[in-house]
Amino acid sequence: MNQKRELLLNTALDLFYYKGINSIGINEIIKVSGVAKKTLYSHFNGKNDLIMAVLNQRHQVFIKWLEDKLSRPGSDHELIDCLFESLQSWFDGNEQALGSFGGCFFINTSAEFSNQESDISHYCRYHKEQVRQLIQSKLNFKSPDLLNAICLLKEGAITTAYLTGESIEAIQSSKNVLHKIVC
Amino acid sequence: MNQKRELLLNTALDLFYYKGINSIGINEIIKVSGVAKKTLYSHFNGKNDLIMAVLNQRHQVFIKWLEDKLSRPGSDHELIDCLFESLQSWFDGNEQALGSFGGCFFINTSAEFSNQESDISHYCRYHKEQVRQLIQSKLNFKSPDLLNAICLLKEGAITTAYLTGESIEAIQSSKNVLHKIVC
DNA sequence: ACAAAAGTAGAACAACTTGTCTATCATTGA
DNA sequence: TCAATGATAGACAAGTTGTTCTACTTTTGT
Repeated sequence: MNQKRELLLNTALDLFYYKGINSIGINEIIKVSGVAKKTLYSHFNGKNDLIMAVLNQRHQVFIKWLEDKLSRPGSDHELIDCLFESLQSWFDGNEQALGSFGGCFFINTSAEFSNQESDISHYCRYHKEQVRQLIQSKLNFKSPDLLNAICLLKEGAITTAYLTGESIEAIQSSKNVLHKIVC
Repeated sequence: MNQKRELLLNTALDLFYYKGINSIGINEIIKVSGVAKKTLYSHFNGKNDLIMAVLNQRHQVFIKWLEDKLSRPGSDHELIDCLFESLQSWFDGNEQALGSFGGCFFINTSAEFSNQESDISHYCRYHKEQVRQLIQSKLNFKSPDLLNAICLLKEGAITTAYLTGESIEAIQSSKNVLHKIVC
């Protein structure tokens, strides 16, 4: 019973993430997953409901991945290196948990749904807040500038890597710059 | 003759930028602009052609705006302040040339068209390159780290401002951090 | 003044969208 | 064993999409 639900969730995430939510119809999801349309509508109230569930699924996976990555480092210097090297590894498609890189799912989704008051936009904002809080909790040097810089450079690196494909230089510069801020 | 073309272009840009390209159909564009459907298809080969023309239009406007903003400052410190204060002003909707803020049109568009080999994605990449080159040409201190940091923080600030709505803190931190890099 | 060009409104079309519904088959728990 | 549950394929309604086309009117250059 829940196997079908998970299958639908994973298939939808794959299709939505790599091809865009508006470009993927219900029919494609059921065709790729091999699940009947009626089964989909018995698990989800509609496409919007499915999108929300997919966002939640991705959020759980991403946060778990990030928590795991940031659990080891001790000093802030190590944390910064660890964070940006993990991002680099993600961009290069070497992070199994996240799948091959297709940008930030939440940024992409937010760009597709321009209505800032929709449930979807709200969830994208929530995700970014959670990521920020996670990074903050791992920092020893509690400086707003440092936290802001880390989050902005991270965001910039993700969108730049997605848009241009290149990222090594950006990651290295981010690390260099941030090391200068840590007292 | 060209009046209709420009009217279509400006109407399409407005609708595409604030509501997303995939969410806006040809019928909406002709309804809002008041131009006949056949006239649209006499000026543009199809929706894709219109999108490319709109991207080009926005690119011209944005580059001209940025060139104007960055023409005054002398030192790199002034350049950094000027750039990020201009961004802040854009986010706040105080830059007439750019209209009210709806994120970066090229990032948003790139997120909607996931096929990285399409004409549309290529143009988005081209725009970002041009912006980077413009900033580079204005910098006295030719440091790759400085240029990368400026571009990444700028990108991060735009997407963060679009997603969360807040930006003042991010802009201030960006300036603080960058001033530490300039020798 | 008049022919050519450029505009108009909107019908038609094929291909798609989400969502509902019918009818049949398989699994399973008591 | 047998009723209940869950899944299946696919037709269907109602709507939207991009695009083409016809028939008519306005603008424009000479």
